[in-house]
Amino acid sequence: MSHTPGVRQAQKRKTRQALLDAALGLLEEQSLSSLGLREVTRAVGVAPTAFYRHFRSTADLGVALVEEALGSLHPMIRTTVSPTEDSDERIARAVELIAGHVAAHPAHVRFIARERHGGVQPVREAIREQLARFAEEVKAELAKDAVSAGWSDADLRMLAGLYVDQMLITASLFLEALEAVEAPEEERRRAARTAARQLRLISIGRAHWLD
Amino acid sequence: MSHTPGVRQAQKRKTRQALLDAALGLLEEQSLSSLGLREVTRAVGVAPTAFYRHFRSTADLGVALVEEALGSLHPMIRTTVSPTEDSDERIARAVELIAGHVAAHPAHVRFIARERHGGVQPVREAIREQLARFAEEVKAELAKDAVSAGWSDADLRMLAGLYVDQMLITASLFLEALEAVEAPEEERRRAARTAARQLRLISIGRAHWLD
DNA sequence: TGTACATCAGTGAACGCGCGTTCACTGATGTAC
DNA sequence: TGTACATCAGTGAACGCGCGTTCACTGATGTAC
Repeated sequence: MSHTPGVRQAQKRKTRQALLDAALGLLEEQSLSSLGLREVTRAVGVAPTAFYRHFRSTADLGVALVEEALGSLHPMIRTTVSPTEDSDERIARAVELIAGHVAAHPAHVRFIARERHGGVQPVREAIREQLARFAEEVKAELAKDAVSAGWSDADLRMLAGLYVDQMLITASLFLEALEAVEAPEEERRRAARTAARQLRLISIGRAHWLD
Repeated sequence: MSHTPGVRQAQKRKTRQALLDAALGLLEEQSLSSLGLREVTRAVGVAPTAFYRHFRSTADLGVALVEEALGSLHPMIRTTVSPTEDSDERIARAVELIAGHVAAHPAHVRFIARERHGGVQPVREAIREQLARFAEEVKAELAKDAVSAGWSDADLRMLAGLYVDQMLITASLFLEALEAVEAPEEERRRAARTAARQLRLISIGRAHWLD
């Protein structure tokens, strides 16, 4: 075993990931600005000082969590917005995609919703940057659509921003449904119907924008 | 002076308000879950134990701040949405009303944006309740409008929610513009234009909802 | 393959500090007569 | 109006506790020859 290179590196990655996972778990019930370094290491089972081998501070860890939560989402964005099928069909699929993501990664979604306007500046900035990238990508997809013919750059940007904000609102809605004490499944369906309606209204506004 | 009744009560109110004001100031750069009771009393210049004469905890103070920030906003909501003039004119007026509110009360707006999904459950709940009241009020105003003829209750509710969310998004946008290091006035105008466009798109979607 | 040295992830003791909460108190304000 | 007593907003000392950070360390892993 001592001949395999990278054993040390692999172990380090593992500890780092354990710190990220533990922090994400603790952040379900508090915000980053009150998260203690000792809390995190205690949850992992390492000495408090081990934290410094991986992150400068909890704010630094938060920035890493932003990357983990949003970095892998870009491919999904593209496929959601890309203009293919019937509008109502596409909306239903987009809403279900969001619902599925929230169900699969509730802690990540909560973290982003919470820290987007939270008390830690570098984390807010990291989220802002990722969402700006999303908006750029959505805009690029929208531009390909025939419906967008004749749209100004500013109008496309506005619509892309509206879609990104709506995506976050919908995700928050599903998260609240997940947390509902009674009848969470009914809450989930209600959230899906509301989200679909809102996207449909935006879609209609889009179709008549240049009237 | 000793004959005037309510001197003690007036002084108590004054101290309570000083605690609220100091907390709001401190919350510009941190979130409620990391706000310390001693920080607040230090900023006011009273003993830490005086805090308990007014609030059970910082969470309790947070709930009071929600009331302060949103409680007085209900009349404004009504007038903003009420169907009177030309649509573009009304949109421009609504956007400027929001911009004015953010400029007048930036700390309150930041507090609501931050704690809406923050780490303190009773405060989240208080904000949720106030926003639900807003949505109800907006829905009642929308129902009066001729454009809403034939709309289902669920559709009206959806649209009201969309407007309330959009109001918060716009307020956040203006807040970011205020914080911009360079050219905040240009940022403010950019935010106003984006917000107006988004409201216009929603307005168009609304007009063609039953097509 | 074996040896000697370098690296570095994780340790554990120690520190000074500010925290929330308790308690008995003080003295101005309020009330009853 | 004056007096005797009650109320209660704010005080100040004290407490135990967990925090972030420092430091010199250990011992497994990695590297050079």
